[in-house]
Amino acid sequence: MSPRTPEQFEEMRESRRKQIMDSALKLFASEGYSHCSISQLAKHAGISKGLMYNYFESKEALLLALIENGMNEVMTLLDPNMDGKLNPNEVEGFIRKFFHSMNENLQFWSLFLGVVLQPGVKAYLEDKPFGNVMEHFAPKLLDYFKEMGYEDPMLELLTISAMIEGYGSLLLFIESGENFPPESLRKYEDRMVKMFTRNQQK
Amino acid sequence: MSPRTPEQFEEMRESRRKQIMDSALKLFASEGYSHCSISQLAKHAGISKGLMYNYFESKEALLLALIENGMNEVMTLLDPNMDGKLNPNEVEGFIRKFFHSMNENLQFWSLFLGVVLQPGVKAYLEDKPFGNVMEHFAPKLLDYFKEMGYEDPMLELLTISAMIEGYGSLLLFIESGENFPPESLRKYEDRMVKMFTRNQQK
Amino acid sequence: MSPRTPEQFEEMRESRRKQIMDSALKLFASEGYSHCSISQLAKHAGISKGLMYNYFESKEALLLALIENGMNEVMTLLDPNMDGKLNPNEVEGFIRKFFHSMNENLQFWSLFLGVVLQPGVKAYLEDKPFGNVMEHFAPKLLDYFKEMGYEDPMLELLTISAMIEGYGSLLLFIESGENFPPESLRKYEDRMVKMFTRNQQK
Amino acid sequence: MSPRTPEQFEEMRESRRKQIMDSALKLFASEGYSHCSISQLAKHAGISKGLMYNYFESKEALLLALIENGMNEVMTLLDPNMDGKLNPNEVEGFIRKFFHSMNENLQFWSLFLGVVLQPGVKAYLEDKPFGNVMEHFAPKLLDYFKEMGYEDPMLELLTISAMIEGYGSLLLFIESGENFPPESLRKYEDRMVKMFTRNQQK
DNA sequence: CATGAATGAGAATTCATTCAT
DNA sequence: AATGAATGAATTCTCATTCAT
Repeated sequence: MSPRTPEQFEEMRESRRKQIMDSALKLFASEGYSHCSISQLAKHAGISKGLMYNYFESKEALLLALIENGMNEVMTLLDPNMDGKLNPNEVEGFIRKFFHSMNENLQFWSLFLGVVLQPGVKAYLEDKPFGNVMEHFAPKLLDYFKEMGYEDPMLELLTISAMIEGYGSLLLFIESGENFPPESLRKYEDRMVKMFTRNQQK
Repeated sequence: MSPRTPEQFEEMRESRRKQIMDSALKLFASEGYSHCSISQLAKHAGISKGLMYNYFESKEALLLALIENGMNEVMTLLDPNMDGKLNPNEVEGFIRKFFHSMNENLQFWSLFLGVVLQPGVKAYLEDKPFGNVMEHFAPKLLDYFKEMGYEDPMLELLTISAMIEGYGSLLLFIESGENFPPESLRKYEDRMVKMFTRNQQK
Repeated sequence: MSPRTPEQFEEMRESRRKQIMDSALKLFASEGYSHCSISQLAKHAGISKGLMYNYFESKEALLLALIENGMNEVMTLLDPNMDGKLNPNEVEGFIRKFFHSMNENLQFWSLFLGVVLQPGVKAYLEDKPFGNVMEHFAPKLLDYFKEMGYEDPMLELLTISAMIEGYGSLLLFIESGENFPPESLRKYEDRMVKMFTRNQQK
Repeated sequence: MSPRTPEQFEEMRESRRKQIMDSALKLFASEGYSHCSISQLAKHAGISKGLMYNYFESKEALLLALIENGMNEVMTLLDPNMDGKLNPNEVEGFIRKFFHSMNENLQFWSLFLGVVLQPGVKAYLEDKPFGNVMEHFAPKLLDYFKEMGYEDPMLELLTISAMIEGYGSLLLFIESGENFPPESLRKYEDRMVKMFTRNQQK
């Protein structure tokens, strides 16, 4: 066996790190962050306790890495189309992608919601570029609503935020549409698109 | 000195219990449930650690008592008008009272949202009559939307649920209107009232 | 109602004290001394915790009172015939009464055995006149065995002690003859009587 | 420095486990099981409290491990000769080994006698193959007594059980022959050997 | 006499983190 | 890089005992 190159090492580290994070996300989501011990997390990931500390300097650091990673994915998903001024098509894309992401990444959103209300975490996130997704997009959406002739752009921003947030919360409560049929969920999305992409000018 | 009567003991217990719960709700809301130790809670309530266990058999039991109590208050607030068939006035009252309650009892809703997804809590609530407030009112609201000629009552139910839930979440994120001006919050409420009390029949 | 006389009070105290002790003996025997809390004991006796302390200054005092009381009963049972020199009839009575007592008061003997090996208790009992039942009767039995021509009186004392002790231990292990049929238990008693009442002189 | 192999870890665990058990047996015997706290046990063993829980999940588990271990040693000592039918030499060996074991392992027998009547322990032992040593050997001894022409084999079994048990109890009470001279103890053993190895047939 | 609320010292237990190998 | 033994501080929880009424 030839000795591994530094690049190979880096690659291994990266994939191991990802493996730990995937495993932890699942466990956090199913057991709750504070009920998971490092031992459990290590066992679940199939590695030793000590190695965990080789990758994350503390349990909290692992949590924050998960949040940060998840948020980055969300931002990456939503952002590309949001440069410059928004048009109705982009807003529709924004809404639909957001819904798609929530449906696909329930575990992440569950962790996020369950943790983000804790006093400490909230403060920490405020320093991050993605502190609050909506906050990041707020200025552009406000401009967009003004341009489109909405009477009270701020009210529209509040409404769009609340309706997305509320949808996410419901998703978590109801565990994938047990109470609401899938077609209602789809119609809800359509309703939002209609509400926020119709030109209001006479 | 005559000994205390059973009624006196009962009274003492009741008021002490209430005192502990009030104190705990505040501490949970400000520090986060899992960061509060029983010691802290006891100190905050001005009693000994041991006495905590005289009233609540564990920290989780205290949490569940708080949730149960809060939910009961909400139900008491909302329910009286919801017997029999609903009319638009009652639905308006329902919405406005819900908003009022969320504004007044931010601490409770913060605690509720922050922990209600934890496996233990969720399981516990499922046995309770108020597991999900909306779920309790769902049948009546569905009937109401049908009567009023809404095209898809289920979609309306989903929307009203999500918009209330989302409002609550936002309230907590933004810490009393830091990001959204109070009048937007009021308008959001009015918008909801309009959306769900307008007769749809031609 | 005429006020109670001091004698009546004394009587009440005495009977209440006895009631507590009876109740405690049962609970100790079924749960084990150290697993019983004062609360449990009080509830089991149908009185309040506080009142327990009116009668016994501590949990340990209650235990010692039980032991002391039990031992006194045993001594009262055995002693009357043991004054002066012993004869075979008295030794037979001694053996038979001892067996009878063990059969009748299993709970007490269970408590006694379970507790008497604890270092502290042992020391305490040594000061009492009944520290060890056998020890109390030892001198008389030694004399008796010498008189009767037994070759090694000390060996006989050891044997009679061990055979009684062993019988008691077995009784507790086997929970009333589950393993050994009652007639074997009776024959064991008879064997002991024969062993220790036969004149050994040629 | 190369990392430890699984075998090395296993070895470490085994020796540490043994060390804890040895230390605990001594402390239990000298202080009494229920007076020993985990802290004391840890200090006595020269390790941290936390490590105790790495090896035994509770104080009771430690106790049961000690009992189980001790019983296994006894069985190992006694069993090898007890296969197939018994003859007088084997029964003599059985008795002498039992006595030897009791004399050598007073600490274990003290612990055993002191706790074996506790509800939890008793229940636990019932599932174990050695629940009661005598019970395990009972069938063979019964056969043996029948073969040897003893009139009532069951009575002999009861007697041999009680005399061994009683000897053990006395040993503990008298703390190594304070009351009984050593030669009496030896003679007691000889007496038992004679009683249970003499052919009864005419 | 009688009650049970209240205390607080101490016991059991957990677990994030360190570290020798 | 990888392991899991080891630590110890923090936390939960118990319970004998006191005390106001």
